[in-house]
Parts: sequence; C-alpha cells; structure tokens
Amino acid sequence: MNYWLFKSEPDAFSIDDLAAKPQQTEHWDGIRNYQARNYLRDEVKAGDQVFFYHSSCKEVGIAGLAEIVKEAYPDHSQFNPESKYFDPKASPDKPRWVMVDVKLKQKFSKVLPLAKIKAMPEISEIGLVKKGHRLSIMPVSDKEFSILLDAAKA
DNA sequence: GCCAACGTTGGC
DNA sequence: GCCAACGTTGGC
Repeated sequence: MNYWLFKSEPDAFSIDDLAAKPQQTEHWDGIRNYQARNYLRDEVKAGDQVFFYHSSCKEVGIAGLAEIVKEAYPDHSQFNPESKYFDPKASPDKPRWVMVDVKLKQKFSKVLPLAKIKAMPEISEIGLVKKGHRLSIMPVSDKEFSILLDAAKA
C-alpha cells in the first residue's frame, strides 16, 4: 500500500465538501501537472491512504485522511469546453489527464499545521517541506505517514 | 498582495 | 533543443 498527500484549496474544495458528498466520495479532478498525473496514473492504487491537505488558506496543513476507492480513469473535465480544466489537445480516445475517486475516512479534530510539520525533525525529508514542494499530489513514506498520523491525532 | 520557485510555451 | 517570457502555485 502507498501513502499520498493531496493538496486542495479549501475555498475550491475542502474536507467538509468531501464529507458532504454522497458516500463521502468524490473524484479528484483537475490535475494538470504531468508529474502529478503520472503518480495518479501509475502508482495510486485502490486502498492507498491519502492525507487531505489544505493550501492557500487560513489554516494551512493536513485536515484529514481519505482512501482511494477508484483508480485512474479519464478526467472528464478535460473534454468540457465550459470547464476551466478544458484541454483542447485532449480527446476521449486520447485522454491526457486522469483522476481517481477518494473517500473520506476521517476529518481530524484539528488541522495539523504546516508550521508544526516543518518543526518535526523526523519529517525534514518529506517532499512537502523541501524545495519544489509545488506538486499537488506527492508520495509520503510509511514512516512519514505514521508520524504525521500520530501527530494529527494527538 | 507580495514574491520566490517552479512548470510550460513558443520563437528561433 | 535552447532559453526567455510568461503563468501558476502557495506560504507568508
């Protein structure tokens, strides 16, 4: 099993929005970065655990835990000219972008703040706190996952 | 709103 | 294929 961290701007889609969905499940669309796309397409598997991270907001940090319930399939927003994620170079027989479905497992009672994560010496190597941390989907190691989960529940 | 750090685009 | 210009991300 793999572990991941997915970023979302809560103004656009927050953990509460996910909680409000039927089955607390939603497709994670709009990924338009090739490296993130490759993770989604090749490595994100059903059952993988996902930290739901809130970015660009008042309380930046990890807000909860979700699980992959459906592996990569074409992101329909790339075909929709009305969508801001429309990609004129993509077509249904040659989709360029994929998405997965995630189901909420747990909303943490408090957001685990980025500042706290940065202050944890065991976590200093996580992609999130290193340079070039702009990927919206990034892998988390087993060790990082358990440390962060403990910290979030504490 | 600022700005640094990236990724992408497009001319050559 | 290089690289400058441009757009975006995201913490503060």
